Amino acid sequence: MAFVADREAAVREVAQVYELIKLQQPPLLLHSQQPQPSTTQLAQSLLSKALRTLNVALSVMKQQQQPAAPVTPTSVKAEPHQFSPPSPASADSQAAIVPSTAASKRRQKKKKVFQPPSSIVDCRFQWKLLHGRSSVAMEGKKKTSSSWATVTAVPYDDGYEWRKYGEKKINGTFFTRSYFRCTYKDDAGCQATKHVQQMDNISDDPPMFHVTYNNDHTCNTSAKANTGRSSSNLAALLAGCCNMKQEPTGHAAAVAAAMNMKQEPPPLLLPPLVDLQPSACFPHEQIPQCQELLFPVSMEQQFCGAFRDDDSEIPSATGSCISGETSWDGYSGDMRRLKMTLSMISSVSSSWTTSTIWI
DNA sequence: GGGATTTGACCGCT
DNA sequence: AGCGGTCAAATCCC
Repeated sequence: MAFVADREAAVREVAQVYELIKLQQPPLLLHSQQPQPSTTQLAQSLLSKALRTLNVALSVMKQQQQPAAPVTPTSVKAEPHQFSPPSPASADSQAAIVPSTAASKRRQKKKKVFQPPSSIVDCRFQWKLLHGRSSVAMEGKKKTSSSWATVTAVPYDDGYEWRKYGEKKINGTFFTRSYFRCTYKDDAGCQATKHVQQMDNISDDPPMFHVTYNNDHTCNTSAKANTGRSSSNLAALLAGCCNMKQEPTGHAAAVAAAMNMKQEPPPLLLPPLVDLQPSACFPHEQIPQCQELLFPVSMEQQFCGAFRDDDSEIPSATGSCISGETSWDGYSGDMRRLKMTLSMISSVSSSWTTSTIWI
């Protein structure tokens, strides 16, 4: 119960800071406009990033507070540009899907289960955005199924059981792509598949993985694994994720760790804040069209980016990133509050490095 | 020995 | 023809 109270207080606090920045952004930028244009740019950039990150934090907090609103797969297919994650509840309505490939007839295999790494932690950040391409355009062969992609640095169990059925070197990529299908494809005719591709930016730490899901699960096997996880709250996230660090055991282990990613992200909340339009959320930017522009970057990176034109200095914490109060005279009180709030947020930022793209 | 993964071959699409 | 996705025999692992 205390958890809930603390969480709600945290949400209120972050929301207040968000509104605070929104309100004070214009006068602040006006103040710092004349003498030093670079300072103005810095302030602009910082405020923009602060708004976005607070928005993210609110979304995560709210997501932990409320169960996922059921969204039917129909909306995915009818309105591909609308954010609408599949859900186990919706899977029942699609149980009549019939395996269509001739090749599937040849297969007579027994049930096998992919064993996820023991370090799996269900902490995630889901990011939604519009995507200009349909699954048909992306996949070619998938003409009637929903498709969505996730970028993550955090391995966790997505509640489903997968069996790897292939691996391929894809043109223009450094790492191989691994292919997985639902373990219960044979038993339940579940057509869900996914493939995991480590992103080429080898300087990423931790490595990032692009996971593309195809087809909704119709096997109804996720409930057991998801029970308890979906109700996890921010406190649990704080307790469970802060120390989680991916084991650098090589590509194979990394891919294996990334394979069981959450497949049923609840919709992001806070409609006025996460409205996917060039609004206060992205006041100086277009809506990102590729995942690299969003996460994965830690909040520390987001806030520090504006200070790192030459990579000469990497602030060690979010707090230090916003320590330039000298040019923000008159806002020190509010900025102190913002700083405190962001410090709180940054404490869990390392685990909020997953984004989701619905296509 | 049974189950999971690997890997080369195959298939369909562009 | 090239590419991505899938199959299934071979191999690995517990």
